[in-house]
Amino acid sequence: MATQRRSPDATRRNPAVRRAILTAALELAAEVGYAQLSIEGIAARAGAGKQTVYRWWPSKGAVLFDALLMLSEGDADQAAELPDTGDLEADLKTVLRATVEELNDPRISEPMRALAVEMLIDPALAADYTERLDRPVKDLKRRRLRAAQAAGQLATDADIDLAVELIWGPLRNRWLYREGPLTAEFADAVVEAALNGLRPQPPAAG
Amino acid sequence: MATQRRSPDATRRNPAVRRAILTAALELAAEVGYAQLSIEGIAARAGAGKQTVYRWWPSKGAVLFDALLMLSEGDADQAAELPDTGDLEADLKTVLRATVEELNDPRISEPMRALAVEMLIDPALAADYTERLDRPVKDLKRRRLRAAQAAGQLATDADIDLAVELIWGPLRNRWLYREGPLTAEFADAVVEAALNGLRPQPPAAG
Amino acid sequence: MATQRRSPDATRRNPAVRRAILTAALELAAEVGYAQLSIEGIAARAGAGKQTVYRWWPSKGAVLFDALLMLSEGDADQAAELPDTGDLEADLKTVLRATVEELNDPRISEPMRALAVEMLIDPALAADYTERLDRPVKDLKRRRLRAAQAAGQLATDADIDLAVELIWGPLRNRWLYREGPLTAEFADAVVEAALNGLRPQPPAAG
Amino acid sequence: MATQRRSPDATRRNPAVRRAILTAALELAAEVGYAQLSIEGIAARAGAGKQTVYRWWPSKGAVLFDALLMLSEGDADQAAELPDTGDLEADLKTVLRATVEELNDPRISEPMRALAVEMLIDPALAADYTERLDRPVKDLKRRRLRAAQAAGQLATDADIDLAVELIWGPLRNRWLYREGPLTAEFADAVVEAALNGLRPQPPAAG
DNA sequence: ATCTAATCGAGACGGTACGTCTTGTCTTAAG
DNA sequence: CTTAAGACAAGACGTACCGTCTCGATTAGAT
Repeated sequence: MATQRRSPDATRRNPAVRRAILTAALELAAEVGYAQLSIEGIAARAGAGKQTVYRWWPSKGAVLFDALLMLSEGDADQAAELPDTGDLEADLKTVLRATVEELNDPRISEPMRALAVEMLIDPALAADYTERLDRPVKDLKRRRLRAAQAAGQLATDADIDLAVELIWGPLRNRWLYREGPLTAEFADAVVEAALNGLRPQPPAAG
Repeated sequence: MATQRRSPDATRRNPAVRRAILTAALELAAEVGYAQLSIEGIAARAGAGKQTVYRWWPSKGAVLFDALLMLSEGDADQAAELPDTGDLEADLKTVLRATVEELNDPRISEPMRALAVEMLIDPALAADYTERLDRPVKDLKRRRLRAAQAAGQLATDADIDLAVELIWGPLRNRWLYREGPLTAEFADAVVEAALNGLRPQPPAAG
Repeated sequence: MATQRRSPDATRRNPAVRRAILTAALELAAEVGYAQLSIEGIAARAGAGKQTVYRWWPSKGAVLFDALLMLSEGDADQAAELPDTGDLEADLKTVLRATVEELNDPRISEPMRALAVEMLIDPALAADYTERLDRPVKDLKRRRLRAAQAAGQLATDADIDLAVELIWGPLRNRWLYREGPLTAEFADAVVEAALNGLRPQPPAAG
Repeated sequence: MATQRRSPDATRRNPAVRRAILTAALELAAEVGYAQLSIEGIAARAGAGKQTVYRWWPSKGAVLFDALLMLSEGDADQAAELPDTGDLEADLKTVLRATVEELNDPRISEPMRALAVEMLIDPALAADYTERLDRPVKDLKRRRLRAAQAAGQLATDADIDLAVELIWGPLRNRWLYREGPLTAEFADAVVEAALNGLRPQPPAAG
């Protein structure tokens, strides 16, 4: 009979243990890949008991998720907004080039791919991720695109969500599916193609 | 690791057993999801010995892959080419709407998502998939777009691979990440946006 | 990679589980015989995980060995010495008749035969058995025979180990090889023959 | 009883294959021990198909049994009778010393121990063995002892079977249980003790 | 200054699935 | 037919982790 699991008291939580577990998770994810990653192994490497992991996280995906959050919280310089110099194309290229940098860092990239995989499997984790990481970032993107719309740099009838997908999707896919190298040139080409479309361009009107 | 086993003699292979295993894999993938799918379970449902599965496939992902191939080989009417009526936009909408249909069928969709996940984890499987399923289809897409280019319906300097990504990527992502319903309207909107780009359209010149 | 298997902490061991496993082993050994006995089956019948068996015993023979030890430890009345009434022949007959009783009880006899077989195969097990079960008993036998020697009931130049073999060996063999029924009469006959030898007896002097 | 399979036609049997299988069985038994011996391995080493082994023998014990028979049939000089010089004690020592020689040869000893083990497990095999190997030899022993009885060298009321056990048992046990080295001295001591008994000997009457 | 309630490391436990091994039957192809 | 070769169903092997539970030993807040 399931004894009423008293929800753990977060105030008593030992932050050193938390850090040790998250660090171990990141390292192991990078070393052995997500499939071979195990809670047993994380606890062992962190010098923690298994129950300590299970007390605070429901799955190995959740551990990894928090680990990535810990990483990104290190960035105190997280922009509250995407840059807006008035030149949409230039701003987007700046942002995508920065993303390219990040995804080329295996310490971030490998655990992140692992997490992406887990989200495809675990809907609860996906919802959590969407809520806490994806949505805030997506809101930034939407805000920047709406500003561009207001400034006449984007079609007034453009579907903003679809626009986000056209601009950021190709980069994510090339990364996730390892379909090719992530370069600044690719980032630029995507921005240009998404903004201009694929049809022949009419001669610039003056 | 895997010592080079004497490669099994495929001519002796029992096709009925092969079919039973692939069918069992498809059914179980649809029923319990990829995570709970096990070679143990596949063998049991197929009435096969575990060794028979391990003899012919290196992983559960590989089984599922062959199972999907078996499904698609049932389609004798597989187009050797994408439709080309001369109207690129209409043709693309036709193709994407058909894809939408397919992805809304859980018997195809669920095992396919499972396979997509496994490919992210297993590079060998990903390479096999790319070689045998993805590349042929992608070649069809490229060929159709090059024809459009020749017909002046696509910019002469367009990167064909990037174009494929812009057109087909959003649909794949919405499906894989369950980011929203897959509808014919969405398919149409993607085609239009990809072809026209996101910038305000200049007044049609005549 | 093989992490050094830390020897399990015996203090944490659950005695109820231990008993369940040993009991299951005894029952199965009696039911299906040693060859068909499997660790898988023992764990299943005991309602225990396989790992729990493997954690504490290296082989099915070792399980059975402990099971028999458990049985014999139930005998709180285990004699610290063989009986010594001063009449060697009578005492030996008493002891061998008791052994006959025991070997005719299939609950003891069947697992014991199974263990005997395994010892022939597994030298480590044989050494363990000799150390923990056979030697103590053999020492009792030796002690009783030496007392008889001192009392002039045994030849002073008799090889005690050989004497043990002559007295107890025939019973063990008839049991192990199923060469005939184990009866009190047989026990008596063995004792007499071993003590008197096979040659014609000279007329009793006085 | 094994369902009566259509008994294979022994006249068509290929004797070279038979020899190859029996030789392989002997070699493997000596090399890896009985536990690790497998029909799979025997067939492989003999360059034979598994079915060929299964067609002619019901178990690996049966193969080994025939293999040992093949060995002993090589001895064309098999005595039809045990030596009878009129001196029982001397004759028995001769016979037991010869047995000691044989048991010290690992090419004979190892497969024989393996067979002994299997007989403990497999009653059908034990019956077959008793019928074809043990009984003929035991009859020789009995015959020699009865002759001694008639010659007044053995007590007239001695149980012949028990006598056989007292004389030959200790050697077999020391061998089977590896309880000590097999030497001519041990053989002699056994014969003397069995014949004379363990009690103090009365002074020889003239 | 104790008491109490939680965390924490440790690891036993019942399980599931793994990937390998052998068994004994069956099929194929060559002789 | 016999034979070598080997696919096949079945199931035991021993291993890795799973997620739950229990055990002392620290802690740290509340008395």
